[in-house]
Amino acid sequence: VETLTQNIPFGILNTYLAYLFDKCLSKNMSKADLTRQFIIEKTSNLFNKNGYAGTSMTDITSATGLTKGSIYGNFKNKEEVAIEVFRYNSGRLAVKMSSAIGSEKSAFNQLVAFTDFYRNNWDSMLEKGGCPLLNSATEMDDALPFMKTEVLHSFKGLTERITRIIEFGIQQKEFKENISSAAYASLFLMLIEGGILLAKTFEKQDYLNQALDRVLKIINDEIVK
Amino acid sequence: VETLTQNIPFGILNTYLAYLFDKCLSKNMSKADLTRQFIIEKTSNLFNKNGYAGTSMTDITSATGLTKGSIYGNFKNKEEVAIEVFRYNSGRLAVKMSSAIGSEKSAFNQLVAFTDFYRNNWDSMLEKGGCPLLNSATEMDDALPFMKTEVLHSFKGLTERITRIIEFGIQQKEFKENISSAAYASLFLMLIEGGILLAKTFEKQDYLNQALDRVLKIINDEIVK
DNA sequence: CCAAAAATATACCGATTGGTATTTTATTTT
DNA sequence: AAAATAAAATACCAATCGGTATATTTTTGG
Repeated sequence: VETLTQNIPFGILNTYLAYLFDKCLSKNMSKADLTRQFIIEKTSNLFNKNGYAGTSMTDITSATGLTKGSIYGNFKNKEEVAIEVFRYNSGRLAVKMSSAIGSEKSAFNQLVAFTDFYRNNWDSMLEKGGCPLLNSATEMDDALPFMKTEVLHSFKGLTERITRIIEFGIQQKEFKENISSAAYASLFLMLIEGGILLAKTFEKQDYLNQALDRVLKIINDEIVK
Repeated sequence: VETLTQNIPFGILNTYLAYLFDKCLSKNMSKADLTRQFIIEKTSNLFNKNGYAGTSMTDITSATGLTKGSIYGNFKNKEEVAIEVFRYNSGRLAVKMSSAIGSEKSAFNQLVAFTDFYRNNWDSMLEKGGCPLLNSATEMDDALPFMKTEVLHSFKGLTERITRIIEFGIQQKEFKENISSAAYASLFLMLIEGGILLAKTFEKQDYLNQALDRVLKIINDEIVK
């Protein structure tokens, strides 16, 4: 309650106020960390939609309602904002996916939950600008070397996550023994990312659903005992 | 031969000279069209690698050796260059694919040639910045509406091309009758674009090859009679 | 409540952005 | 070869780029 007496930039009063209610009172973050997080979340869609080159510092100030001095007081430069935003976007994806998969006991149901995750969150993902891994990996060509490590790490995390589920299924005698879990994990990722690409391009979720159905078919035909 | 007496900007003499030899003497293009085409080809990799926002007019001038005045004498603005470059990149892809597929008689062999096309041209595609459809479709979010139509048209052309091959196979009694050729076409495209994404990200062609092998497996298991 | 410290806003920087008017150069036509 | 036309180079524009020094405000510690 005490926090609310502090001065808040007028233009963003409402959002910032709500933000403080949500986070500050519950966790013990410093105000610096809070503002930093505020900037990251408010610009997360910007970077995911328009890319690094397509997002300007002015875009960031108007999205946050803060001034340039404030942004540079919390971040070293634009690159650092972009990196933190990517970490936030991919991290949120991972967390949401974990909570979707986590409740399932069997490896099979975990894989089904994995596909359902994309199926159920497509609208949400679309309005955020699509899959951050796909978007960042595509822009991260020879340019943006500072981003390469992040994207790679994120991709590896996702494939390893699926790989472990399959390995768990093998271990539990749910799945066949002589299959390459890593190969299936990357295959699923390709299908889904390709499905996301077409779904976004043609503005039809059907394409993503088709990819997800194919993943399920492969699971049933080739992985399940 | 007469053409060679004309003055050529010094900095690009060699490339331009070779260019004139190749094209001007064979086809009957005006010099304006020739320079226009020269600009497009010299900047094609730029746009594909760095995207629209990541490519500046200065990048274009230094890639062509021409001045800004010359660029704007041949193009209305940066958007027009980007559109023409995308048309060139996707068009070249389509032409090369056609010549790879065209020589095959049976629908099955045409599909195999289709996958082989990606397999054999990966290095070339990679050094050009990857698949222009994937790259442009990803950057073309809410931003770049002028590009949307182009990318969509290009994607449709590719899927229709594969669809027709499958339909041809059905008609020739090579393939099963009750299959959705359009669905398989989009499925193949998803797999391949996803494979390209992972191959580029991890810098390993294996991922693309895996996707292509899966396409072939689907053809053999589900399409061929 | 007051001083020290931290965070934010203001005002500015040189460089670069996309784009244009004008001049120079080159090509074509007569 | 001269005149008319087309194209390319030069020089410039306002606006915006990412970034910073400084002043002001706000929070914190005593």
